[in-house]
Amino acid sequence: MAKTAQNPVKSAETTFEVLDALKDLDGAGVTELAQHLGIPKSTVHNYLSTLEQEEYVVNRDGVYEVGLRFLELGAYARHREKLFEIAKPEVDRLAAETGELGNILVEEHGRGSYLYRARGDKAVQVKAHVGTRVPLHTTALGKAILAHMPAERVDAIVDRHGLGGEASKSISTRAELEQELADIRERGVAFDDEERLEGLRCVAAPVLNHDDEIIGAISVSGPTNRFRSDRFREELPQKVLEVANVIELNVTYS
Amino acid sequence: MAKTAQNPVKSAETTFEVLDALKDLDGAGVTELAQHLGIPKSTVHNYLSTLEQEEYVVNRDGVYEVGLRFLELGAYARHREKLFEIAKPEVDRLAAETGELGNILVEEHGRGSYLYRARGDKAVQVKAHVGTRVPLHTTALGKAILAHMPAERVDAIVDRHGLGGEASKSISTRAELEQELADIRERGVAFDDEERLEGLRCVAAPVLNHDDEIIGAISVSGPTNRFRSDRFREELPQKVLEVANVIELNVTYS
DNA sequence: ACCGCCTGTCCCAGATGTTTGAACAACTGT
DNA sequence: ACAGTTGTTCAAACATCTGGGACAGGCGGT
Repeated sequence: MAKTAQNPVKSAETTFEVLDALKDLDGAGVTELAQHLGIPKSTVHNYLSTLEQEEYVVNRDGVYEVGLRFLELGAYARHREKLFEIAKPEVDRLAAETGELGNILVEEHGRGSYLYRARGDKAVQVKAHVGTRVPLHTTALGKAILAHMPAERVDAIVDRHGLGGEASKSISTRAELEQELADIRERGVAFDDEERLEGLRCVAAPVLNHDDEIIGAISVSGPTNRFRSDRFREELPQKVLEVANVIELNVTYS
Repeated sequence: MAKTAQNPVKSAETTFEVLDALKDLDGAGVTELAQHLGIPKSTVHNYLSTLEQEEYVVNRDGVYEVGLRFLELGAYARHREKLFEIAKPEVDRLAAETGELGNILVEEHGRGSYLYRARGDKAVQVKAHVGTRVPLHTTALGKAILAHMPAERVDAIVDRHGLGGEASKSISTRAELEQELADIRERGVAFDDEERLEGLRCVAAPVLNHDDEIIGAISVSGPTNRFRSDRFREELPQKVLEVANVIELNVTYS
């Protein structure tokens, strides 16, 4: 999985370095990009003009920016995920009924990718938007996924990405992770108690296909002051599990 | 605008050819892709392994597929569009109140890119999803945009992309286009009467910034049987215009 | 208006990376 | 067990990318 290409096409790598820099800088000129990347500006110019020609980058009065053609590719990639199509309406319902923020996450390359986010009427404003990628062990969604993966895949992912925590409460040893995953399997749901973001709690449930393979997870998240006692420990878990079950049924018959 | 790069990085072009093919084939193996592209499979393999290493492509049991990292780039590109952030809640409202399909479109590289699509409770099922790119002159949204562009930009776009119609009713001569755009400027809204899709009508309004520059357009679309007489000619246009005005106000103060 | 200074763009020769067929290994289905 | 797939590797030949430098155009300052 974590294989490195034997015969990598360096220009392809550079292409994506340019795009990533364009994203990090939130749009930039040739010179600025060249300095940021540490490569000559004539080279950067070659890449940018090629990308513009292919319509993957747009030049708005002197500033190059990531183009909407990536939205085409990205929307396609999302559309291809069975889970998205099926879970979206159910997560919309989850968000509407709880008033909170509903989420869908899937694993790819050992990381979590947010497929969708539904805002209820009281939903917290979270900076991370759709497409954001996060370490699996730092969110309830990710832990719900890890809990239902074959042990060897969990090992491979931990080996590759480590257990570096974004916040203090995060899991940081293998033993802690094992214990947590066992708890999640028993309970059926995973919790996130301000592990990734201050003041934010989250309740997640895995979504399995008919062969009991994990295909993703859904969750509701909200502020600690509304996520406490019975609502956090009983009411919301039950709700999330119910929605996950509906999704699993729909996944099976499709 | 339609410039071709003087010093194109051919490998970058090839990279996107591979990705496009992956999308067209909806996932494929090395050999299949190589045949589709007419290049040796060892070359294709180099690109795919590089793309996989960079996590832009994923290999699911032998089949390479477009990865969710493009969702990250795509969501970022959309997020960067001022219009999306501001217009989304209003278009949601438009869709909810009419029960139909609400849309946001912006121009890029002389084509229209759907930024967002909101489904009301009776909304028609349309195959085109977010990110889809369409010729501007074939939709009400695109015509609303063209109608408020400087004439030279309209000329440049027509020169570049032509007036090839997807359906029989489409505009096919320059004079027809000019007339249509003048009508739209006078009326304030643009109509689409089954021009692009059979049985589908659409009412669109432009969104201008405080300098009267066009930044995009919004619309509602639905089946011909619900889009007729007064509703099509009076009620919906008024509604769409009202929403567009609200968006324009919000664009100004941001 | 003039002048620096800063951009983005262009060009070409040299160096580097990319391409390619062929060979191999790993599967699949018969 | 076998034939016919597939994906993967390798190294040599060559096409391509790189990168310094030169150029034009724009902007702000004096």
